Amino acid sequence: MEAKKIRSTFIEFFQNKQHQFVPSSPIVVKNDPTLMFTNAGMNQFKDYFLGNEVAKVTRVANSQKCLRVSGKHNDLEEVGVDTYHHTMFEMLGNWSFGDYFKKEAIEWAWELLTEVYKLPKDRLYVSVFGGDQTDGLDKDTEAFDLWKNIISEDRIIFGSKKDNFWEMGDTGPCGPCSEIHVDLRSEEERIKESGFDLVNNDHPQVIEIWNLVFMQFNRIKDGSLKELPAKHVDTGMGFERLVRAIQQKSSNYDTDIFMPFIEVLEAKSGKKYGESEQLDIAMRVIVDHIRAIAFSIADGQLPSNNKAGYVIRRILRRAVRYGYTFLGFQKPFMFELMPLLATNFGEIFPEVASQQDFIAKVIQEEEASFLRTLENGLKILDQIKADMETKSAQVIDGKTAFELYDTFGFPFDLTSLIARENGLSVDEKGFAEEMEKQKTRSRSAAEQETGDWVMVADEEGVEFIGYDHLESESQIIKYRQIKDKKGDRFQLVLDRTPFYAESGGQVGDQGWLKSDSEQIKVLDTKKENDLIVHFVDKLPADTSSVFSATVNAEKRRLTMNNHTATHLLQSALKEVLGDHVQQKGSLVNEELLRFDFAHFSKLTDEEITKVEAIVNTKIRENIALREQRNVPIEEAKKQGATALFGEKYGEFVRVITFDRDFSVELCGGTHVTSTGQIGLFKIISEGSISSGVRRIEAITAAAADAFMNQNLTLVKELQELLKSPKDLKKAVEALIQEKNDLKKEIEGLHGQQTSILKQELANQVAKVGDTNQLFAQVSLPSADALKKISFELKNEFPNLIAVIAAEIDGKPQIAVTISEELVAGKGLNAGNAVRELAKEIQGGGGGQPFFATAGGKNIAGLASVIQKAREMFS
RNA sequence: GGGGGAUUAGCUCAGUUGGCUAGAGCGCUACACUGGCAGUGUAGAGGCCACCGGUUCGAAUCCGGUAUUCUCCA
Repeated sequence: MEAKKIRSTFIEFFQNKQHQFVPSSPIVVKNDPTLMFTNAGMNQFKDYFLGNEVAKVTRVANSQKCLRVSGKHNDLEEVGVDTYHHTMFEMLGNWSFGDYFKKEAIEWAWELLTEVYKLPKDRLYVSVFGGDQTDGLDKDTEAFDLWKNIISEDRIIFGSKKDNFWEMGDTGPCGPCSEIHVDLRSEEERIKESGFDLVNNDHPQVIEIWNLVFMQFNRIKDGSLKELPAKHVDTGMGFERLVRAIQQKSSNYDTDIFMPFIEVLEAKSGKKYGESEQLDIAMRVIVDHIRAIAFSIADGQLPSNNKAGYVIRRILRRAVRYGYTFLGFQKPFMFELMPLLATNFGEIFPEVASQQDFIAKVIQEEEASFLRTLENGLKILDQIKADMETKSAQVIDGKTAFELYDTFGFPFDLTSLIARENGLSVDEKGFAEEMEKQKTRSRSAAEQETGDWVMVADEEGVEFIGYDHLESESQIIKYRQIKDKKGDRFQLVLDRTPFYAESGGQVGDQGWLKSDSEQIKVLDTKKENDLIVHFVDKLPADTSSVFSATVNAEKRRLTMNNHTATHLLQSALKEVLGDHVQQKGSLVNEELLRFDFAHFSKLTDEEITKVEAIVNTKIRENIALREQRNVPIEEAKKQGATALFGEKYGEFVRVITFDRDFSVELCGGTHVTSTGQIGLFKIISEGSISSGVRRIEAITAAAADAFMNQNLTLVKELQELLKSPKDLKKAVEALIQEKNDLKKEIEGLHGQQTSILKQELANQVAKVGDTNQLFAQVSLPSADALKKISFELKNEFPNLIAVIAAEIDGKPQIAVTISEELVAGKGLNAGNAVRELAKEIQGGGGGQPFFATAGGKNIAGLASVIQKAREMFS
């Protein structure tokens, strides 16, 4: 069975059991400070389990894009080394939110695996929770009895809390789980040793494929467990492993999910998969990583130098490094896998197909940039090797290797590889120590202490009323304290709030909480999953009182102007540039709007003017806002609403329309009631932030007015300065031209002056024995001229000894020139001479043996410098 | 958020304890050789050595700050 078929079979199977198919949520997580990437199928349903929200549909099935780069079983450096770990993988899952429980979950899982997928029953084992004393939990006999009905008892394993009790965190919903393991070893191996003993033992061929979690408890802060009122089922089956089991391969990479990619690499490198361990690892790394990178970029996370973007960059670089070292790819190559990826995954994940060109471009650019980094590192390493040779050292010290890595991004394993090739070694321990130091430093700088939530009121729901109101009567539900370097702050959650939490690029609201006795400033508002969190710097004295929550209306109004203008801008860009303009990020605050979008070339002045004109026309049309809340997402899409890749949308969405033929967007932000309020729109900058992504910054309303006025005033002032010429630009050009001409002329005159002076000095050169000598006191415009004259004289007279004492800009300066042949022949040294002479002008100096200068403070001493110089060289 | 590096001619880069008159290659301009092109030769233009401040007799070079950028860590 093909992978695609295996996936669709899973979904259809559960659809036939009244499950609704839910598309994968984005692989990149927003609005959750504890998570950068989706790391499990349950992420998008977290709120249901936490009880923050009630599920509208109680039976759901999905295939979730997940990414793991760290964790107990997922170290990035390990991926590709073995044959069954991945960075990006798909998690198939079926879910019950307070609907069916253990019986159905177990029976259906068995049915699907054995009846539909036809996995041989004698290769399957199951585990159930074996109880835990400290938690006072008995064996999960319920699950055991259910399994006993379908599988013989000797294939059921009682597992420990570690393996068979699932918890989301220190607190929250949790429960026992039951895993299904498959033994993929050969017949003869299976005879030698029972698969039963290898379950949960890190055997590469005896692996867990499906985990059925029965969420039935809530762990509260004191560590005890409470029965949940509604019980849930959360299952996760690693798609890649399932495919491997069904296709009977010994490695995930041998399945048709990865093989087509490996074949491309074979063709491109001229090397065969299976030839050597190193080669195989390299190919596995690349075909694994390309998926992680492409899916993340598709969901809007570009490679960058921090946070999630940095994780993507690291993954990409690891792949490039393997390709570079083991497959001989010295030029970008990963991006060429994109068409295949789009074909193979476009059906289930349309975002990679529709953005194929864009993703390829980003990857290519990122590859090229890393190859430059590598090349640069190689150069530095060459330098290091040369240095070591002169010192006949054998070991590259850890500090040097770390510097290469830390500062220049040169991978450590490449350093040690090259060292080995040159008969050298690297101090691995020293490197690790330096690394540890850096980590400690970073951690201590980022340290933040988050206190426990303190419950104030026993409220469930949190109501956002900010679309309609800027003020409300509110009560605090809970609060907690945050401590970091910047000091103490508090986070408050209100039962209802007019404060908009930062989202969709729009900044969070600021404002005040007022009670009868005090007034507290709200500094910022952010989302944590679906919770609206208010940031304040002090806690109210009485947290249980009723507050009037008031949004800073002025700031909100200006922000709304900019947000609506952003929508108009997006539509205008599509009109002018084409439909490939995809939003890649945005920032909307009270000062400006910033809009990043996919486009491959710089916008011309004409294009910018055109975009501005369209937006301003729409503003003047004074189009009324059409706001629809709770529109079914399918209905919204039918209206042609623009949705964002990488944005998580629920079943019901909010649609913002300004002229249904112009701008229809899915958006949770706040907007003006009619476009005329924006007044004026002005683009203030356009540039590139990374390959294939342009950024426009613009301002609106009073800020745009001020900007225009400022520029007009500037022009007016310039005009006045230049006595109102007909053509201002020409006048300035003429001015610059004139200035350059004059500058040249002055330079020429200075040159003449110095050459006249030089001539005079040349006449004063006297022959003393076999040397030519000159001792003179002059006045010069610059130190440069003094230098110039000295060198010219030196070229003119052989065996020259010249001491020129000059007054330059009111300061004394001495130049001593001695021809090279005298330096060599008679051991004269201008540097020594000038230091001695400088004493006369209370200064110091130095230089080379044939030319040296000195400056000082005592201008009256110049005469005695000459006196002393004559004595010195007589 | 924290650390480290880089910024020199249109481009790619040298410039080793502060002192060669700041260089190279490519590119550009002019001329010469050649039937033309490619090519070769000769000559030349092109530098606020990122910016601001400090130390020094003297700073591309040392120190502090700013900007931009690369890189590592969180």
